[in-house]
Amino acid sequence: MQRNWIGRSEGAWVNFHAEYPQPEPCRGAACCAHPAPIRIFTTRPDTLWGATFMVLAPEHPLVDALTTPELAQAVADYRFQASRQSEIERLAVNKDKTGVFIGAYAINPVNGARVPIWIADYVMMAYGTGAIMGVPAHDERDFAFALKYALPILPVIQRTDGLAKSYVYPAAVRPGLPQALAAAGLAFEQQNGHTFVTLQGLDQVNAYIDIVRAHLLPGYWVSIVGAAFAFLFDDGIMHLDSAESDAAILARCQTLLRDHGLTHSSALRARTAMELLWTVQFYHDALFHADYGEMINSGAFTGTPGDAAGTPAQAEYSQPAKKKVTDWLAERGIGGREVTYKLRDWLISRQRYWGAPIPMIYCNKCGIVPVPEADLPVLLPDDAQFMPTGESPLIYHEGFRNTTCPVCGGPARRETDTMDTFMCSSWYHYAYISPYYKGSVPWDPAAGAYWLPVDQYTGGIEHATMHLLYTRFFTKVLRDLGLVPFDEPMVRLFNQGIILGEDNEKMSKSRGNVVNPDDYVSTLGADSVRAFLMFIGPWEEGGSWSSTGIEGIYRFINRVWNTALEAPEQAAAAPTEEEIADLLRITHKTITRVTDDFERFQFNTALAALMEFSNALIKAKDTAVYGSAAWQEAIRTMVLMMAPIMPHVAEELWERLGGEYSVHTQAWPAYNAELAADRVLTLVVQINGKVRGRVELPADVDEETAKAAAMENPNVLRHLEQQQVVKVLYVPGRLVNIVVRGGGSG
RNA sequence: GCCGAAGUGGCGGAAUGGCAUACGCGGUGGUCUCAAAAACCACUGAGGGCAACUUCUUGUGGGUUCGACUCCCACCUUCGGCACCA
Repeated sequence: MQRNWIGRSEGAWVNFHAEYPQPEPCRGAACCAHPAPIRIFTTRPDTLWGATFMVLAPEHPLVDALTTPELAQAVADYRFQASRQSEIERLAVNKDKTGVFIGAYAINPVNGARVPIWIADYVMMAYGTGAIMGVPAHDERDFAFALKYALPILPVIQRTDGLAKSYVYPAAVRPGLPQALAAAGLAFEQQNGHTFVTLQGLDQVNAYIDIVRAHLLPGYWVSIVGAAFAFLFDDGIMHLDSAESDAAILARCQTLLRDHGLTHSSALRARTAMELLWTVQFYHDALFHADYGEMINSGAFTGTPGDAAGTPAQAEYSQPAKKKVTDWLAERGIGGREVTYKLRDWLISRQRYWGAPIPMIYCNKCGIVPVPEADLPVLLPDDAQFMPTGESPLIYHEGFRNTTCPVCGGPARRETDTMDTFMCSSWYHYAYISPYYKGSVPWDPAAGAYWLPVDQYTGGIEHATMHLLYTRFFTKVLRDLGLVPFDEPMVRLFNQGIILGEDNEKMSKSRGNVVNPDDYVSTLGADSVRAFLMFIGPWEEGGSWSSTGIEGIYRFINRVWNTALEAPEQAAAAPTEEEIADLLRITHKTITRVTDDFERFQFNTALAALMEFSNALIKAKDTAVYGSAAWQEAIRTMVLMMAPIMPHVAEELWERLGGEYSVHTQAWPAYNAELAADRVLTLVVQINGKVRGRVELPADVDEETAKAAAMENPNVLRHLEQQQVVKVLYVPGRLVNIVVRGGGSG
């Protein structure tokens, strides 16, 4: 997610020189903005030959200088509209592309083509250079824009799927076309005499061209799109490979339409060859693609392969065409490699009240002056007036705004923009180490060495991109400054899930499924609520609330209470050694399980282990072990392990059992592997992976004995009849798997 | 569209490549009670069988393996986040 947020894009910058509308005598670089080239960023330099227009963001600084006087008003109107649109946060999701021509032209540096310059709000000033080249044949947005505003669309990259399509008008050909297509093995469909052909690869395209030319009637044409863009006429083929051919094709087709008296055809309204093709619904998915294919119609670069098969996707400039063109641009000084990031620095300068003030002062005499360290921190005023102006209330707070210049003592004003709250939350964990530390560095280095980096971060997934991304950046800066010796602020991250309502939906007032924990705290106790939240499911996944589920936890707590405090009715005899060993075994097995689960944040299974332990204790209570030293250890261990989950009940039980205050400061129970070890184990016996029996054996059984015992199991023997044993596998402590092959009777 | 997480009984869920369904909820039967609730005990994936036992089952389809909920490939569905990013 963070990778996506940072949005690293590898591409190229390219300079386009503009023809300015009013060529004034220019006195050189220091004179004016006019000679500045328009710099664009693209991830597809290999499509440069297909750039048929340019688009600048409406706020682009060169717009004013480039706009012709006749279009100045239209441009100003559009810019005003665009600026209002960003205010309503671009509500429309897939809105129509809009834009206006500003009257100026730029020169495509690779082929000298003169391309119009537009402004459009689909280009954003904040990303890249705020200017793009429009390559409509290979960029979805540019395609939509060009189609709408009749800009030429020229394919310069071959499709990688080889798809080509052709539509044939019924009257355009003489009879026999379907038969000829079928004979050549070409795929097509017919509807009411209209023929829809789908081709694969250039060989099929060429075969198809021959067939069509043999059947085409004078005065008609047939088009092919996709792997090839060609228009077949009775006297030849025209390829859509330049702005000139675009115009020529369009003119010829429309003349033919008029000759046939089709004055109402939508094709007559088409302003480009591509728009003419767009009138055929069947063509829509073949007119545009963004593949890394071989370069076509690209001068000397035509034929350069696009994708390099077998190259790891992470490799820089792994597409040969992209690399070759970029290097060529760099050699000629008109472009070069560039990496761009989506992530914007919007932590500083926000026009709102909440956030740390930026400690800067504007003085008419001294310029921008930092607030002296002794006067830090600059605090927000308590009495700011919030008014519906859309601006920060700090602007209108005279007491805050007006100050004196720390350099000259004259009247000055404070910066009224603030920093985003992420600015503070990105490093508070460093500040918290020693909040009142006074020294030349931000925190006590000794305390930092002890506490940092943070061992465990717990938070919601909603912080995965913003907060966690910024805090990582802060830490990398602190590292570069030599303040911390590590790279990442937190050693381990854990996102807790969301607890849903009883109906498996997110809790919300409108759904009426909000659970108020206080209701349950007052009846079942805070420990029940806390424990149930931990028991619902994996901590990172959250889960659904259940009003009956929490009663199960309440019952569990009661059972433990009764087990620990109430004596059984019958007086106990002396326990056997085996009974004691059994109790100690389950005690120590539970210690490992619960300890491991806590370390992995698997609270639900830790609780399940405690429940199993409790069930075992309830059974043991009716035996002679009750009251023995092992029993005391088991009960105390139970209470100690409950403490993090049910702190109040655990404290109360601990005291009643004679423990020293507090249970929460006791050492965690120690695990003894010897006591936890099984004396007897149950081996599963499988035949070809299917369980056919179980054998109980001493824990220290050797492989041969185990295999032999497995083979003697009655049910196993039954399944071995008529079978040939191929192999016997032994997994110590777990199972024996007998691999057999069907024999005899079969 | 892109990124991320997840699909297992009636429900929430458990399982270092080795007994699928632990634990809890719900359900059924029982004990206690005049009765009910609570508590306690037993059973509880589906099909077949009197039973021993057996077949099927972890979203779908393939693969690796003696053995796959778990690993690999393709797909489907759900949820969360981002989205005109050139």
